[in-house]
Amino acid sequence: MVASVQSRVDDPQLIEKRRAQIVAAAIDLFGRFGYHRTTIRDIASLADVSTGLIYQYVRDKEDVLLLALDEVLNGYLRAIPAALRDVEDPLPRFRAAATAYCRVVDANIDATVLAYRETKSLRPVHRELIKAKELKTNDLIAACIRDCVDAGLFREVNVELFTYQIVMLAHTWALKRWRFADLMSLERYLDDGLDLLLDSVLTPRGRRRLQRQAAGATPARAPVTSGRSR
Amino acid sequence: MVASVQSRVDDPQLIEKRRAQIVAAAIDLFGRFGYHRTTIRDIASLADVSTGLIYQYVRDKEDVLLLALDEVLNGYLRAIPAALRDVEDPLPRFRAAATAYCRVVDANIDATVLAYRETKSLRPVHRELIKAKELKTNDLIAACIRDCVDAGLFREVNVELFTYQIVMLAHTWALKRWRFADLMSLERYLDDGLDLLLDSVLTPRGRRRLQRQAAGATPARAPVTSGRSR
Amino acid sequence: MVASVQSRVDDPQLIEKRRAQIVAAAIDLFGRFGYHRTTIRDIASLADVSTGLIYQYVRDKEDVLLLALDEVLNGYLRAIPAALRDVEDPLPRFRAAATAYCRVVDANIDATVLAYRETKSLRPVHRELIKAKELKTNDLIAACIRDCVDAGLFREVNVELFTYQIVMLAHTWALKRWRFADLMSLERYLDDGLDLLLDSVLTPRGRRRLQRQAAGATPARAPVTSGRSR
Amino acid sequence: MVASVQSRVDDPQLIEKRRAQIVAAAIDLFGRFGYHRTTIRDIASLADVSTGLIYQYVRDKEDVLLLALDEVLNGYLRAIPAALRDVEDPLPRFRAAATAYCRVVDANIDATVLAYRETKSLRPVHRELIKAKELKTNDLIAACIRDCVDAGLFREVNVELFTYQIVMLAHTWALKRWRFADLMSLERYLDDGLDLLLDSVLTPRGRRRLQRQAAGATPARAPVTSGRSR
DNA sequence: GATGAATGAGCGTTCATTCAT
DNA sequence: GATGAATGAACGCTCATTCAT
Repeated sequence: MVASVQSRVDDPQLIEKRRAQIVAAAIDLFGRFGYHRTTIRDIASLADVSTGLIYQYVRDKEDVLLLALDEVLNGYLRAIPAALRDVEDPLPRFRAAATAYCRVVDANIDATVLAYRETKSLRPVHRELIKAKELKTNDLIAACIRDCVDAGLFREVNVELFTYQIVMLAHTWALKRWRFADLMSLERYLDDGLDLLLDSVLTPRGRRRLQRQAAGATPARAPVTSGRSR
Repeated sequence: MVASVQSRVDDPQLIEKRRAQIVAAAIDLFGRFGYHRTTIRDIASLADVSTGLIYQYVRDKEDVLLLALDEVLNGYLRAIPAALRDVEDPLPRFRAAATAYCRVVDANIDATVLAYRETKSLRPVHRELIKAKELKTNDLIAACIRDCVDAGLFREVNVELFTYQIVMLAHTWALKRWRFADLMSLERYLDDGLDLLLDSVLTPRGRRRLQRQAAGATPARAPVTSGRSR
Repeated sequence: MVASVQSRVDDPQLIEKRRAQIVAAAIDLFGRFGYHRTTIRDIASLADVSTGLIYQYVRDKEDVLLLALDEVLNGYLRAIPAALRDVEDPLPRFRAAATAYCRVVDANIDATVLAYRETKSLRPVHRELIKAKELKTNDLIAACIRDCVDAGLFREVNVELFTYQIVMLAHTWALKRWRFADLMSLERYLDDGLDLLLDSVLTPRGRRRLQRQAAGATPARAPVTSGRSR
Repeated sequence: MVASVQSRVDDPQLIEKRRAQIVAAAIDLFGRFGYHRTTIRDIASLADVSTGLIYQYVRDKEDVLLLALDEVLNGYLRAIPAALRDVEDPLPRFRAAATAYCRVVDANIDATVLAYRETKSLRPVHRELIKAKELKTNDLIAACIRDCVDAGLFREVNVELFTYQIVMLAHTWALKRWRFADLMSLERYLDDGLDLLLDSVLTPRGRRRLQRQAAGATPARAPVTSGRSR
């Protein structure tokens, strides 16, 4: 819940419920038509409430956008820890994090693009909130990367930059989906993309570990670097 | 010039001149405030023409957006060949293309972000025109990649995917500038980013060639893979 | 209590109590912000009740305005008889009435101005009720004037017109307070104003009586007409 | 013209013309229904223009109110000098000023009441402009009073207070018209009211002068103080 | 060709009022 | 009797677009 959005209604449960209704409709419409083309009436209508009701839970339309973007990022924030829950080893954890990110982006492509399109439509204060939440998500991935580095599986990379490589791998799938949809499946995109990126950061030890795990876990899959002979 | 945008004025030179005026103002304002927040009056005022004049060279506001986005992409399309003019060798050509792309993006950050934000505000027909032009730009880079592959300097990569890695390297600089501006310079970003990506595609031969060229061109710089021993 | 305002609640004592709560808040807010700028929520909030409750004691917002204006006029209607209680002589009674009116107006300036601003916001039927109550207040003063005339202290003035001179003396203090506040005190305003008006209606007998009373009551004060020699 | 109201149109003549249209409609409607009940659409419709046009000559609805109130006061400001043009003697000048004021108020009763009702609806800055203009009008009357004092026709009165007696004489006719309309004609109201007020300020010399002039100008009229013997 | 005043549909927002609890 | 969440009509205002000059 975004503390900075005020409500005229007191009951927290009701706020939760109503905002969820409103935000779900907003994400859908903003995602399809954009923030400016979507009217409050559209949102109210899709959420099956009156226009006036929205203004009991939100101060203005921009607040709805903030809640919507916040919810989108919360989705990411929830998906990654869930995917890491039972994974212990650094390398699989990293892969799980990256994969989970890509999958949740894929499951919410419009919402992801929405974040790119409309973050600038937020007031500066709200924009900062969203940026902070994005960094929080990035940190989940960065932590996995750091674990791999600490375990000697990754070389001493620029963690921030490499994190963004992963992030952008996921986002690009959404941003350029109009292109990739014709070229390959998400699975293929994910595998190829991750392999490419991993290849430049794995230490020899990391490389060996990866091959062993890949062989054990999914014997059908050729090892990442199998195509390369050195 | 975009053929699909109709004008009420006949003289092609005048059209060229007036549209240039309008589009320059539009790119500036759209970039700073977004498409929807910018009014036709704003554009007219900045371009030093009357609102009515704009509608003599364009059918509606969306046409202005199309022309603006088209001009932004044209800028990319002009920058890359210019950077390749005197470079013959495949590897330097690739690097020159990637570098030029990043630089032109850096020089037009608002415009680049604009393309991400507002392409969806175009009518489908116009959206396709812009996508096509983006692909045309990508092709310039893809050609360089293919040359490197053909020359045995790159392994047989997924050209399309690798092209997008380069494209997104450039775009990410614009899209996440709010983050990177604090972390590193464009030079550093470019070098680190390109090295990372190159590292995963260079063949041993490409790697040697690169080291030799780097040694010759900028002896002060350590070779890309210096930290790794294989 | 205003008979024409209907309530959904039966208990008269409760009606009395709740309406007093509501009206006190309404007079305050209407006086400060005007009728239209004040919302039912504002009133409910200041009166520490729910918005719904108001509609149990009143049919609509305009009813609240009627009750508020009625209460303001009631204040006048109570103040004047109270000030006359122990005064027997016609001339002091007149002065007491006029003084009391000015003082109650001064003590409720916002409310007085409110009556001027918003009586027209009432439905015609309600407007008439308020006008009738204003006349009832005027009658208290007119009666004092008539007593003075009957006692030969005032000449045969146009009672209605002279009454309004007194009324407007009081109201002008409220209506033009922004000007008078800088120029003089209420005491000064009252004395100067009353003297001016008395001067034109006192008979020679009234004038002598006044001088005698003024000398007896407040010897420090120069007689009203001291400055004039005839 | 009110300098503080901005317009999107440049041509001063057009501004003059359009604002006159708008303001005439606004004064009519504000006077009849009040500021808040009157919508911009109402004004546009009565002025025979589109709603959008109004916003080319005014920034918001409150600006229209300012222009309307300003125009009302301008009417007063024009009427008084016009009435004084050919009158030289101080006493007739004073009477002409007071009479002209009452007549212009009578001719614009709704507008006068409007000023009382809605001045508080202005933003503080604009409120001050209106108050300043009211004082300017008062000064026209105050000057006449001062001339009479200087000529020894009036005693040394509190000019400010006496001015407001005149002003309120005029305004009361508008504010309490619902009462006076039944009781007397404007002529009667004016004569009685002015006589009452004059009676308390005339010096013996002024009184003689007045009687002489009244006898010469309107022999049919009994002198002001004929009913009183001193 | 160029101007910019005029149009009016459409949107965000408010708030008096209702009614289920 | 009391609550306060919900409603939706209505208003102020914007701005893309037109068209007389």
